[in-house]
Order: sequence, then C-alpha cells, then structure tokens
Amino acid sequence: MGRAPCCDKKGLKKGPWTPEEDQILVDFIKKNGGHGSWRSLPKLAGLLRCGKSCRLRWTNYLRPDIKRGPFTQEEEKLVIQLHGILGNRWATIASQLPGRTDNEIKNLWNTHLKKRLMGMGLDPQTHELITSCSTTVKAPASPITRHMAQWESARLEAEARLSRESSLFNPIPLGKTDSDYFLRIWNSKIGESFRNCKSYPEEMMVGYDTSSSDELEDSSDSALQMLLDFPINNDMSFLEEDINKYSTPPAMLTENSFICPL
DNA sequence: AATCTGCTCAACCGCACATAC
DNA sequence: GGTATGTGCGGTTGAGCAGAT
Repeated sequence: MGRAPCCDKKGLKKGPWTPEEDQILVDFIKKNGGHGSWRSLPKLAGLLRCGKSCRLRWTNYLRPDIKRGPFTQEEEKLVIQLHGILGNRWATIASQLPGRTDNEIKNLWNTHLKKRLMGMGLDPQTHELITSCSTTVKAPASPITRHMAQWESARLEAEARLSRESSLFNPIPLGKTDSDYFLRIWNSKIGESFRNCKSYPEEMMVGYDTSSSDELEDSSDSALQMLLDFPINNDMSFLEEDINKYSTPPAMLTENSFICPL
C-alpha cells in the first residue's frame, strides 16, 4: 500500500527558516505548553510549513536545551566511543550527550570523525585497522579500539544467542529498543563475564547494584552508563597522534586497560 | 577580482515503527 | 487483524561560506 504524504505540500514553504518563522514556532510552543500534534501545529500556529519541518526545526535548533557551539574534545571522544559500540544509532548516541542533537552528531561524524579514523587507517564502521587490500584485521592497535572490537564480538554473540532464546521463550523481538538491547546484553552471560572481570575496579561499581543481574530492571541507562564508564584508560590521545604509529605492531595494552575473557 | 574547490550544517526525504481506529 | 495516521530516525542533499588558485 502506498503511504500518504506527511502533509499536503501545496503552498507549503521549504528551505531555510526565517527568524520570523522561528519566533512564531517558539511562541506557539511556549503558549501551548508543548507542540501537541506536529501535523496540526503549522495550521494552528499560522506557519506555511509541514509538521515534519516544524518538528525538525524545533528538535534540532529551537529547543531551549540545545547546546550550540563546537564540540569539546571530551564530546568527540564520547561520540567515537559510542559509535564503536552502537554504530550509526545517532539518536541513541545523542541521548548520551546533553544538549546535542542526532543531526549534529551525525554531521560531526561525517565531516570530522570519520575522516580522522580513516586517516589513521581505521575502518570508520568497524573501528578496525584497514590493510592495503582493503580488508580489516583483528588485534586493533589501541585499547579503545580493542575494547570496541570486543564489544562488537560480545554484541554479535549476544544477539545470536538471544535471538535463539527469544524464538523459544520470548515473543518480544530482539533489539526492539536500545533499552532492551543493552539490558539483554548486560543480563546475558556476556554481561556476566564483564561484571566478573577482574580488571573491573571496585570503585566503578559504586552506584550500581550488581548482586544480581535480574535486579537491573529498567536499568538500560545504568547498563549503558557502565559501558561508557568502562575503564578504557580514557586515553584517546591516539586520535591526535600520527598515523605512522599505527603502522607499527599493535601496542600493548596499558596496565589498567581492559581485556575481557569472552 | 573572478573562479574553483572543499567544507559545513540545516533541512529534506523516505522508511520504519508505534499507535489509533 | 487490517488500515490509516503520527512520529522518529538515518541517509542524503544543497546553499552558503572560506580559502586556494
């Protein structure tokens, strides 16, 4: 079946928003305590835009909690780290960077970070080293990349296992939400091996109840936060270092970097 | 000064999913 | 259960700008 267009495009304006239009949209949302139905908003507010365009303008630009300006080095590191775990799930990545939008992060990745990784000889999708014959190799050159590769392995294994389990016992589709996704991985044997890992310092567990994985109900945020907090030495200085460094044999992991027995 | 080239980022498009009817 | 509608997401585009030639 065909899908009806999101709005009747006749007479509707496209392209850049004017300050006047911005003001109308902001005023309307403020006055009504929210946007309500995006579809009906333009008509009610007196805008010659489709609802989708209004929603995009609001979420990516006009929202009061938007943090404008260049990304900090910390934010860039976090984006790279999260991309290694999540892939192109921009909205999920954005949820971990307050004030940043998925669009902004997507742009950052496509214009800066992707090139930076490629310049270092890393595949921007897998975060693994690219050889001359355009294949990727295992044994990533740095703790962070190793960490990402380990998580990707864990993710795939968990996905396969949970897929089998869910087809037997659980009607809920795997990966229906990112919350389920991380919670399931965390509650799996993969997550267990992470939790039992000796190199995971006690202080990291403060604030997380790990006495039982079953107690992590509705704790996808906690699970994800634990992944983000994982002791990867926070050393991403390699991002700024010369590519030549990575043409040498893989660096040894530092003392407190993470190796998980998968 | 004019043109070219590359970069950035706001905005659009189409698809997928959730929900209402 | 099937269809229509609303919304969110990721990929892509193109206008505007800056620096190079």
